[in-house]
Amino acid sequence: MPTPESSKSASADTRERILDAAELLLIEKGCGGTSLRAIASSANVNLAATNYHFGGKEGLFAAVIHRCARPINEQRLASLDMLEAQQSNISTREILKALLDPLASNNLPERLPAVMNRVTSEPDENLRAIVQAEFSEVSSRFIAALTRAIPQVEEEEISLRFYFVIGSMLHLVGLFGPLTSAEDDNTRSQKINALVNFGVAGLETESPTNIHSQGTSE
Amino acid sequence: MPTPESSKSASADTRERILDAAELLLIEKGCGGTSLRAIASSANVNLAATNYHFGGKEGLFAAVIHRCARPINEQRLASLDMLEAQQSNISTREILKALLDPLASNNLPERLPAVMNRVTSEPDENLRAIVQAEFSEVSSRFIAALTRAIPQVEEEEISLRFYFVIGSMLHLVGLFGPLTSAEDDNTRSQKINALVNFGVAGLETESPTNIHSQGTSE
DNA sequence: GCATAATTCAAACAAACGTTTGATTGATAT
DNA sequence: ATATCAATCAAACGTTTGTTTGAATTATGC
Repeated sequence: MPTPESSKSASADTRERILDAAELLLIEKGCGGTSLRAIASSANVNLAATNYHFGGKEGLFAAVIHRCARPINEQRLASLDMLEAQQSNISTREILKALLDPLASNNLPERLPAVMNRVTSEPDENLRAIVQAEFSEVSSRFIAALTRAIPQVEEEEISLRFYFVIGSMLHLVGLFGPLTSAEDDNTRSQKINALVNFGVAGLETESPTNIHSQGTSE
Repeated sequence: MPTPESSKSASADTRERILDAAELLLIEKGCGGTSLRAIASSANVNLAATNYHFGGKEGLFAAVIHRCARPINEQRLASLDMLEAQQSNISTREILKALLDPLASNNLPERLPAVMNRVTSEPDENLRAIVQAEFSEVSSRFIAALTRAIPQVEEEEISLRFYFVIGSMLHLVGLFGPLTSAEDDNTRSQKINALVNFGVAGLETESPTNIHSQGTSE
């Protein structure tokens, strides 16, 4: 039975089935803990198909990362573009919402944030490089916008604090879990909103130039 | 040559050599990416010694985690104990310094924070449970102290924001890298201090009850 | 229909993995 | 010195890994 449900080519179907299975297993078991056999079995394709379509394990995971990261990063950049086009003074909150709100929207694949969390903490250098390349534009654009929005804090400090926000975000989406019901979406939005509040306050605070309260050591 | 340098038993020596090698490789290659053969080879011990002394791979990594986490968590709890003993009103900053300053002190093994970062993002459930058990007391104690220090924010929100601080901390120590020179210590302290400032502001901010600024969608 | 290319398949490959075994060495105490 | 236990060793165990192969199957162009 050659699955005549759609006129799409069968190869494209198996490609996506492999990507779906790899994405799911990547979240649950991590990168090194997922075997090509488990992926092929879960996707109901032959083992050799994974190598045929993606050239190898590394190429497969790179494709998963790319398919996951691209739409959410495009949405982030589009939101930032819109903000910068329609007003000159953008608030820190608006920037952070452009960065973080896409994580709560349900019109994107649900497992996107979980993949990010898994893959940003991978020890494999090649995968780390792929991730870094995938997020470099978002980082530089948002750091630049935050630097303009918070002129009282120097850029180097902004970069570091942006790094803190990313860390909080990754830790939070790791808390989300792989599955999501309809009402879980509300909880997600609330937590993303809490992260926005947290990040705005942390980003905008003035660095205490003279540290006069040292209470830990008497 | 039975290494007569010390009167310590030879078995304790190999035990620590195995732990050292496992710790280092765990940081570089991750948990799943480190083989017992690589550990034994790096520690100059026989392959079977790893199973003899620790019962298996999981027991070995649990021992690594325990040896890493215990001293830093004891220092954190001791600092918090001291704060709570000598004053009734403790500032958010003092609490965060008790939590984070141990990461910058150089009288502790250097690779401690990196191990934490690696292992908290492991997909293996057993290891995650070990880590969680190792940090549960620190979490509850510090969340309780922060709840007392910031009465204007409800406890559930404090817990979430504490989670954000932990995420920033883990992401930051992942940035530290495995090696540390003498002057890197200054950079570490500065970044830890920046995280303290960031966390204090984020933890103490009032949640905007009525959200009136929604700028992302037109 | 037929030739040609793309895709899927079962089977096998060598390599690396965690773990176990049984003999051998070292120290300890009587 | 001899018996006893702890520790180290080389070697092998059976699995699982990513990748490759060559034949079988399917789709595509004429």
